Amino acid sequence: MVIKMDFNSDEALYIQLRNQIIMGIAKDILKEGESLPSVRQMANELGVNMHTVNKAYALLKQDGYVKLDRRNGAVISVSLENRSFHMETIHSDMQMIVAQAICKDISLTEMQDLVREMYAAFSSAKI
Amino acid sequence: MVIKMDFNSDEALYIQLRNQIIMGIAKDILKEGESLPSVRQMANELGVNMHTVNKAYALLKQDGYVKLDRRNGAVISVSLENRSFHMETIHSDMQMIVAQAICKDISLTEMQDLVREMYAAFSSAKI
DNA sequence: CTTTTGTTATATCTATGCTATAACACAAGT
DNA sequence: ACTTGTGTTATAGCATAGATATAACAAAAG
Repeated sequence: MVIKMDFNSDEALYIQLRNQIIMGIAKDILKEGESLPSVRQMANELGVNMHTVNKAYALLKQDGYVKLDRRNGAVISVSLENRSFHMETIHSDMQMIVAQAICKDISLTEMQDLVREMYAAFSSAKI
Repeated sequence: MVIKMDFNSDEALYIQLRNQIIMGIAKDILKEGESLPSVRQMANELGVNMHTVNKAYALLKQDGYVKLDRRNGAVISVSLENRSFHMETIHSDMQMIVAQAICKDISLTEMQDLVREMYAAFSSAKI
């Protein structure tokens, strides 16, 4: 999977990496059971320090996107536990987006269309 | 309008303040033309430094939620210009939420229902 | 003339992000 | 046995951002 860092972004590098991996899973480019490059290898590929990658991997593990073991490194393994916890996170994130949308006169229909298009976009990326 | 800071949050204080004001506008608790407390007064009420409030106000001005003038302080004034710019921001924010939702097996219908409920929640807050 | 407004400028402290180097325990391959 | 490659942890240094504290300015209102 192709991952590119934006060193001029205000977003932290480990957050960028985490987000791109999550999007890779959503697009099914990163499939269940697949291994990610080791922290050192990924760091080398991205031109980033090992600890930055390690921080991203640890975050992905914590949020239930990968499992880490010494044999195979970081393996894609999405956990469907703590669903209510993730719903809460999504809830509060979505709340700010909707608040901005309402202020800027973006209709409910527009937002639902946007969500539908995004689901379609992620699905169409699947082979 | 009641605003409370969470000093234990990992979210910056000026971001918290900005977000709560945007939600206040979305709920129509803060109405068009209404004045916000001055930076010094708001800072005093929240137990926060003046510059922290100033930063939030400047951000709200930049994003077209308030207008600032010397007579009346910060006045709620939502600009509907730069709509495409705001759509882009919402687009990229939404993309990460949807990616997480897909990974965690949350359906399109569930997400659209969530958006609908939020629109309803903000509207019901209006008097 | 005083007060209050937003605004700007410094300075200081703390926390975070990123890097660098090093070491550890464990598993796999040779 | 030995080496290599995992994740993991620890420590240190550097740069930036967040928050605070003082201070001052120009403009508007009373």
